[in-house]
Amino acid sequence: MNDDATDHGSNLDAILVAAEEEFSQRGFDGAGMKSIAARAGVSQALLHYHLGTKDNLYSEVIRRRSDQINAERQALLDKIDLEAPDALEGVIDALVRPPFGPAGGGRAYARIFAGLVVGRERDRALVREKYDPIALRFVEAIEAAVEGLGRKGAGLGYVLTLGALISVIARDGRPERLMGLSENHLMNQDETIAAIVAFASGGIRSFRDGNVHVSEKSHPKGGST
Amino acid sequence: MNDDATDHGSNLDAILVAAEEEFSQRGFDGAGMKSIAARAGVSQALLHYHLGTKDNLYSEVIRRRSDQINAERQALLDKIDLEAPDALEGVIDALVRPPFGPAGGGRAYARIFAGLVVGRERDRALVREKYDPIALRFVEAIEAAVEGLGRKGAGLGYVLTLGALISVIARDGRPERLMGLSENHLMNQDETIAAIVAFASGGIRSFRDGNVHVSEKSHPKGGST
DNA sequence: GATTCCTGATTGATCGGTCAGTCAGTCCGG
DNA sequence: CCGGACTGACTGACCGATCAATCAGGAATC
Repeated sequence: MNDDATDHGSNLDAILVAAEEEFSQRGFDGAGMKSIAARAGVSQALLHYHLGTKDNLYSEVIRRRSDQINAERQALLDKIDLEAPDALEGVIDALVRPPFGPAGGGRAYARIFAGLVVGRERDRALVREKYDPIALRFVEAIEAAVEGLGRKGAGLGYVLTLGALISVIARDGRPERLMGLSENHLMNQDETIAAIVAFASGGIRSFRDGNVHVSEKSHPKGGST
Repeated sequence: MNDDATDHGSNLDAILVAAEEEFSQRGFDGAGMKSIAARAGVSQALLHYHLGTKDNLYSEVIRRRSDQINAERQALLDKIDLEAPDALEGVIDALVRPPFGPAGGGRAYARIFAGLVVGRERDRALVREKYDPIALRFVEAIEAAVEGLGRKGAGLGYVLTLGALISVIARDGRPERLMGLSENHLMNQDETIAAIVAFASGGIRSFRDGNVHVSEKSHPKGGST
């Protein structure tokens, strides 16, 4: 019946919201079905009725958000003129902005998202399934936006950019702590996004100057640089 | 089977090695004291005898590696002439190289290390305790190495650089997958380090050009696109 | 009355942690 | 050289708690 991302009157949505919070705060193994049920105000058995297993509940939580985030990413990416001189900045912005916005689901999913990137096998499979397809499109866009970059530089740039993104999306406090700012003087969202865009763009452009060598030619055993 | 650099007859070291592997593969909550004991070839009770609680075992595993990594980082940092034009590259290299080397303990600890950066409360406390002090020294070094960067740009640069680092340290396969490389053609260590250094240095230098605004004085311009 | 939604009660497994006690040395007075 | 006291390393058996998952059945809706 309902393959859509969001609700109808049932408790299903409340369960997914509660599960998102629980997984965010305690991780997959730390989360408890009982605890999620309590958060949602339903019985534990209802979780199994709707979602089956804990694994499937986790997948469903991630699917909802990744669908929204990737749709917004794709929409932003489609608007970019890859011939423009600041095309790279636009591509990076399209990549990093959606997770901060309403599609990203706020702080709760942000931490799950960050965990996915450095996660164990279960998370890896989910990333491959939910995020890799659009990741490849961004890699191609980065390659097209920067002359003389090449596929390897673009792929590497994508991965490093995503790492930079999660380092600020997952952690409250540490960036500000290291920057010497007071507790109640947090970076706002636009400033954060702008900083990541500048950092990643600058980093990727530096690859043009022959800084990235991924032993390309033939020999299976790479020589040291 | 597992001979580590530090070994003195007792089973304590075998326990720490086994725990490192277990935590790396399953995370803190996913790891089991029984499973760790089995890996180490000792009884579960011995873990509690030597280490007390699971929390303490975890801390001990991290302390061993962080001590080595940070000592090596500090040593490399001390050699750098901050007045040199490529001082920034040297600082970044000193920051990212040790986790890849023998002090980093190989793949096993690498994943734990990555998890720390995006981790939950327990991990946060460990990072504050074991990594923040030297992190501050690197922030200062970055600030000193790049003229006109400022403390905020340096702090932000540090955090984003660390994010970039963990994105490649934690994940096998995805970088190569997105770069269009075959499975058995992985990036080697020196190439990886060189790429991160180039990326981070380029990114941080781009902050000089007024790309980083952390609302303190004046008001930032809108950072969109 | 069939279908969907939902729950209380309960399952067996596994969790981290505890405890009494074994075993191999070591130290010491004689 | 002797034994007994003492210690640190180590184990098997076991604890209560908690885990995800199951199931029979109640309540509501069509």
